[in-house]
Amino acid sequence: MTEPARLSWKLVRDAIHARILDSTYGPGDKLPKDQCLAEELGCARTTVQRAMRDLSDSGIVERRRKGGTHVRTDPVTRATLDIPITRKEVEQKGAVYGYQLVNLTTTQAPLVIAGKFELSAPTTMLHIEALHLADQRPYIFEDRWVSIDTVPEIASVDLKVESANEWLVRNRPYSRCDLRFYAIKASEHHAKLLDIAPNEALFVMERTTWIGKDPITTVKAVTTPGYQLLTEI
Amino acid sequence: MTEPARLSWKLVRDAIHARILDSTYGPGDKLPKDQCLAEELGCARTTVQRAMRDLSDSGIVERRRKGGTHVRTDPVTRATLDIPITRKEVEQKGAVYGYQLVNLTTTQAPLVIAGKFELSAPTTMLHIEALHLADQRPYIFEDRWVSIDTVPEIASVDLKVESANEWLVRNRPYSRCDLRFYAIKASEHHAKLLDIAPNEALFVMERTTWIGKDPITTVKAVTTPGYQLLTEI
DNA sequence: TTGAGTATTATGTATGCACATAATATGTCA
DNA sequence: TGACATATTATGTGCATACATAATACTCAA
Repeated sequence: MTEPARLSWKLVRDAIHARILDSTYGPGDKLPKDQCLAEELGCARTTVQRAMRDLSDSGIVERRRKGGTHVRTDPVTRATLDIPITRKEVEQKGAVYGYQLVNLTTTQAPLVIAGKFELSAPTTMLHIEALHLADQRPYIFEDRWVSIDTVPEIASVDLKVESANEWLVRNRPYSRCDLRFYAIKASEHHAKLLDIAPNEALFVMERTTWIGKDPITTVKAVTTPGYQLLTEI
Repeated sequence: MTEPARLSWKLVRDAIHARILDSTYGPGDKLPKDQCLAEELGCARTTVQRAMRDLSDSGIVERRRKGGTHVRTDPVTRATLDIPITRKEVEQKGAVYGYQLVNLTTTQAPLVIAGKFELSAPTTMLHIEALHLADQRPYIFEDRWVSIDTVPEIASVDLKVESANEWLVRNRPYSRCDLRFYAIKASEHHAKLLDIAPNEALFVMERTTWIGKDPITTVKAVTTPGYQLLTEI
């Protein structure tokens, strides 16, 4: 068995992770300092640092200057979610994507909506209700508010043709995004639009975005029964 | 205004991100190569590389060897979720945590459960039903299956006192974790246990873990009405 | 004993350099 | 023209070194 000339940081990461998995280092334990591990594993401290950053990002260890590296006592399940544009998601499933504008008004944003943006003063917003279809069947109902002040160009977009979802994501990058997931009982309105029985349990994804401090949009995406959100594997 | 002697990689990242936000580089555009940006911004290529890795991790740009760096055409909303131990979550809210074992049996895992682990042959598993309480009120109902083969020690744990959630997370690190979120209508069983009306819409989090190729556990955490899962800000 | 100030230390960052790797571009030959 | 081998190139990685930073540990006076 020959040592690889260079030990990649992934190998180092896995070596350390393995020791945690086999309880060489248990929850709460302090790990040797980078320098020691580097010497032990025969690599530079930089490489251990790289490996440790990855373990730290994954929530497996905690690092503190001067304090050292510890295995997390209360492990959290940390996962990365990717939420694509709805059209992409539908096409990914091999279905034909469709889009349909349901309602479009310009009004003062109600307090609930202003609250989502952490705004004190209510502002004028575009309120959009639209349906995303998969193979002609309702797939997701989106209830969206767009800030006219932050995104004046939205007024000149033909939302009967192009979904706000798509236009915004392509034209309005955001610097902050809050997500919120929960379940609701389908209202009469939802039931009618999504062509389902009322009182059905629906999975909802809410997303609010800002550019700097300015609100861009907040969407409530109401999915159809059976919808599941999965983590990337 | 004096230039900082050293430009941290975060400043470099933000500088590049700013150019994407203000459309200097639009969706699909190719960014200058690391070396150029390094010279332009007055730092080492390593620093640009560090900044770029972060932008790449955030799903803002895509990098390919030889191909260069491009702004993503189809931005995805990428978020990191932290799901803590239920007890921690309850305590975080300032409530008193409680735990109650509802049912405990050892049986052959049904096909649905074996399927979650991608197992072909069904195995013997511990089936646990338990309630997590917040201030004496039902908070989350957990329906769990634990592999006896992978975790034989679970047999000697007093699950009337300690929740499997807690014991496993502290004693059985995993190497793979799948998550799944959706909504269900509360069954009679759920309604009775959670002390709610039947047909209420409930948010469900499913989690399946493995160590290497071996199944550890799969949990269906049924939350009470009003529960919301948020991303870290 | 306590608290403020100081020294120590493990991790974090920046840099220059060399080489690895994968993807693209190019060139050659049939 | 097309297929295959080869050169080129931008990103990826490893390393040694120096310095920065935040936390802890320590010191010493009140």
